[in-house]
Amino acid sequence: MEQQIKNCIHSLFTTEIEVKLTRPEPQFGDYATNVALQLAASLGKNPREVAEAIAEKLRDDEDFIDVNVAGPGFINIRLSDSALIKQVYERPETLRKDELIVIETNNPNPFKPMHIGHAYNSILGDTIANLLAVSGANVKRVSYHGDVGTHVGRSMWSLLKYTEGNPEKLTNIPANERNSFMGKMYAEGSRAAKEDETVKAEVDELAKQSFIRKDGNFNAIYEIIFDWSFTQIDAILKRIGNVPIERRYLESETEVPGKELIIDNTPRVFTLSNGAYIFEGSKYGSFDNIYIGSHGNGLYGAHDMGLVQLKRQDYPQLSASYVPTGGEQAAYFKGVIAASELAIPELEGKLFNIPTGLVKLSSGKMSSRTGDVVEIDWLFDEFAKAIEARGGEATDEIIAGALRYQFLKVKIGGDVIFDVSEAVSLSGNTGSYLQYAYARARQLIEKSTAKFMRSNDLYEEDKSLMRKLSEYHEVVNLATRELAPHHICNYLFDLAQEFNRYYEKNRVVGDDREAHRVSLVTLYADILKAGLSMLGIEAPGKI
RNA sequence: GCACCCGUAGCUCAGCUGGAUAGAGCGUUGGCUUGCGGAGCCAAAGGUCAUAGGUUCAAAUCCUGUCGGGUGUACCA
Repeated sequence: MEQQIKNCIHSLFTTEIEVKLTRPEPQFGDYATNVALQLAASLGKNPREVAEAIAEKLRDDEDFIDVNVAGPGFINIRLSDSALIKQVYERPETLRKDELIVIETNNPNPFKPMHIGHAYNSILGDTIANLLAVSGANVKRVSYHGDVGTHVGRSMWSLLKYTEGNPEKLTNIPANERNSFMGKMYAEGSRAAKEDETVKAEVDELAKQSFIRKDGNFNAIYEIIFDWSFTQIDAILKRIGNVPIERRYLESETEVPGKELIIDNTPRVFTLSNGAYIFEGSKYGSFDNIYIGSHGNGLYGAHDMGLVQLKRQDYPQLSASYVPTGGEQAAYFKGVIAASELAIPELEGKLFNIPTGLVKLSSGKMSSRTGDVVEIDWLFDEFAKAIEARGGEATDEIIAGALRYQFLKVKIGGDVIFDVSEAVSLSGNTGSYLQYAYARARQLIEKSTAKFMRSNDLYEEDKSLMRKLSEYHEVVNLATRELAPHHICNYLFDLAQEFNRYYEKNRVVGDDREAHRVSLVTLYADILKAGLSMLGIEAPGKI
């Protein structure tokens, strides 16, 4: 369509201009463009005259049933029925076809409890992976976890005290209490190390132990907790509806390749100072940072570079790599990416960090437990209670749907203010509203014996819904280009509202136009389901 | 100090590669069930888009200053 208008303008004024179509208020038309306003100045003419001339010529096009000029010089276009139907069947573009893309879809650390922030990042990564796949890419989901370092030292300090030389003691802790238990162990170690210098020294020593793992007692505990952590992580990821990963990277694997890469690129990329390897990130919008400490151990920068190296080895064809992380690491990642690109030139322009905001709870009362982290199991229970309070069945797909939607409907980057009572209310712009809207539609289809048929006719009462349906591919294009799932959410909500209006006014089963209307409802239901599935949200036919 | 991000309705947020009366949900107020799931629909009230300038035919959107908030700033990740 843009091209049609572009040609039209060219034949009138022999100028080239980028034509952008927007979706105006429905009262104005299906599409609108302001090209006339842009052209007027350079042509030295009145914008309305220019618009009128273009409109006049566009009226010859049989796809447009109505073309008019409004306001200062907008051209509003209404599509013919057949053109509108064609738009509804339009598929989203696949600009990333044949690209191999690696994306981290979760990265909670073992030896620490999994909390609401991890759930957010995991849901976001998983959904972005879906968007990449929709745009045609061959997506490889991976994960990365810190299995060594300070946090391990802190937890191990408490665990050694707790087990008193007998790792078997851990087996007494029931599975459903392990996450909180780990939280307690970690918190205790952190606090003790902060308050007491000697404890801090012990914790540091245990952190070192995590790299070498020579001690039998240490190892026995380490292995049990490691196993617990990943059992827990896998179970939660499954509950929130994430697609399983293909490869799990551990921080301990990255030390060797990371250090090697850095040393090989000194002094070309890194500078050596007092035994430490430094990257001058301040030249690249980051900050100067030490990658290998003077003690010779790789620091987090070295590990992230090692990870880049491992990914490249595992996926030699990779054309892009995405790592969603908390926004507080944005500047740091700028440095890692700059250093990686300098060290491995073939990766230039292929590494991306997606900085996300923090998850905060708006209400004071949130959980009965200690500390300030919100554990995911607790949140699941809260959702379940709310759903049951409304007489619904609290299955994981309903809970996960509500949770995912709550996170995905806001733009990436800002903090997510998570209001539990709002998320749990299940009305308004929520995942539950959409699942309910889908189930209603599905029930209509089930109730009717009419078969789906592609109709060439449209009736007046169909128009609003059809118009909304025709926007689907455009919204998906926007979302996949920007990797912004919230566009999908906003659209689906509008769509469901449009359907509910239709449903309210028009009888489907038993009407003279039953077959026609059932087909329209089917079109809608399919698109809603496809949209939800991009968000990783199930759409049951009945709830 | 320096760098980056943010400030839109009572609350939570869209809109920001400039364009038509600034949109939604929640909350508030008032309506709608004999027709397919009322977890729904309709309507009303509610905004000097932090603030002061600038650019433009046109600014929530671009530029600058100010105020307010957040994050980062070399051996923890």
